[in-house]
Order: sequence, then C-alpha cells, then structure tokens
Amino acid sequence: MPEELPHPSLAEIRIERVLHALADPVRLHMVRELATLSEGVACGSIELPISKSTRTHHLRTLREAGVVSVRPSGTARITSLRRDDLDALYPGLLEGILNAPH
Amino acid sequence: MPEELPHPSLAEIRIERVLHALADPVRLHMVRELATLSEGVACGSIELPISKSTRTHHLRTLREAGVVSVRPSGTARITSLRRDDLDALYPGLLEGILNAPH
DNA sequence: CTCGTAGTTTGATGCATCTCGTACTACGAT
DNA sequence: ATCGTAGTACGAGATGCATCAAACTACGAG
Repeated sequence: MPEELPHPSLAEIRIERVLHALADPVRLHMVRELATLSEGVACGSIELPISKSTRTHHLRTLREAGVVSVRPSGTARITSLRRDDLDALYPGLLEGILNAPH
Repeated sequence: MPEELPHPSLAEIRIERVLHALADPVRLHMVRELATLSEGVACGSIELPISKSTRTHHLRTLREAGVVSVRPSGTARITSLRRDDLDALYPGLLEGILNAPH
C-alpha cells in the first residue's frame, strides 16, 4: 500500500556505482552506521550535520546503487544494508571497507 | 635520479579516496589490467580510447589515492598495483572488486 | 646534436554532484 | 479535520571532475 521505491536487482547492480556510492564521506558514514545494526533503521535517526534534503539525496544514491534497501513503514522509511546481496556479488568487499580505519 | 613522484604512505591512504579512484570506469579498467600482471607496465601500454592527457590524469588520481605506484624508467613510467598495501589496509576489498562481473 | 617517443602541464569546456532552502506529500495522533 | 512528523521534489548555486588539444619536458637512439 505505501509507495514502493525502485531498487536495482542483483543483476542490475554495477560495481562502479557501488564504489561511487561508498566513496562519499557522508554515505560511508551512513553505511557504517547501518552495518552496526542487525535490523534496519529510520533514515533520520542516523545523526549527521546535514539538511533533510541532502540526507534524502544521499539515501537515494545508496539505494539506486544497490547498497541499501528502503521500505516504507508508516510515515517513516526503514533503511537497511543489502549485506547479503553485496556479499554475493563482491565477496570480501564490504568487510574490507567496514574494517578500514575510520 | 629521475624525478620521483609523490605517493601516499600506508598511513596516509584514505578509504574514500581509494573508492573514488576505483569508481571510474576508465580507472577500474586500468586497475583490472594491472592486476593481471605480476610486474608493472608502462602506462601507455594499457589500451584505452582516451587521450594522453586524460590517461595522465587518471594515473595521477590512482597514484595519489594510493592504488598504484609509479616508478620512472627512462622515458617511460612503470605503473604497478599496490596490491600488498591495499590488502594490508583493506583485506578482501581488492579481491572483491577484481572478481566482480565485468 | 637532432629527432622521436613517453609522458606532464596548462587551460578550457561541459557535465555531474553536493549542498541548501522552500514547498510539497503522506501518514499518525489528537 | 487539524496538526506535527518524516521524508520527497524542485530549483539553484557552487564545486568537482572527465575530457580534450596544445605546448612543454625528459630521455634514448641515431
């Protein structure tokens, strides 16, 4: 019933877009936060010194690259890391990035 | 004695820059080519439909990010992948990217 | 010394992206 | 129905980046 947002399928995910999505400091921070949670979280609860619209922009970039999935839940949107999909496509990549010195 | 080019040390390499360097299709192709060789290679021998100056620009981006090292040898410059350094900093990352569907 | 080769530097152009404020939509609570 | 909350959409401004051509440097060969 709530509007579904478009996500790339496994086959549609391209490594260049994933890397570009992860290359931004703000988005990398978001991903690191998401990685510490087993469940998804509302986008707004990730603390960041940026405006709402900038947050939306980055979340969209991550979603369109296939890094996160977003599921509407009431007035909020639950964002979660597509860890299984990324691990299936690029084994080792996510771990390598998350273990990097912050 | 030929002019040395500046390379970031291990401690200076930042994950955002590495990811940004790898996010470009041209540079990713360069890295894939370099990964197939055990030894370094002259930059020009990587076949690409781009101009000389564009090639230089991308090589510089890769070098400054810490992805490749460049060593002058006569009139040529031998470029090689900093595989050991990247593996030490981000274990799994390079493998995950190189094994990705082209 | 002269020439050709390999690569860099500079400057310009066009496109992408990061950022924001404002206006808008969707949903829940009162 | 009204209000507040969570987030999106739309411009707009500034910066960054990919690309090229042209001029330049550095080295080796002859």
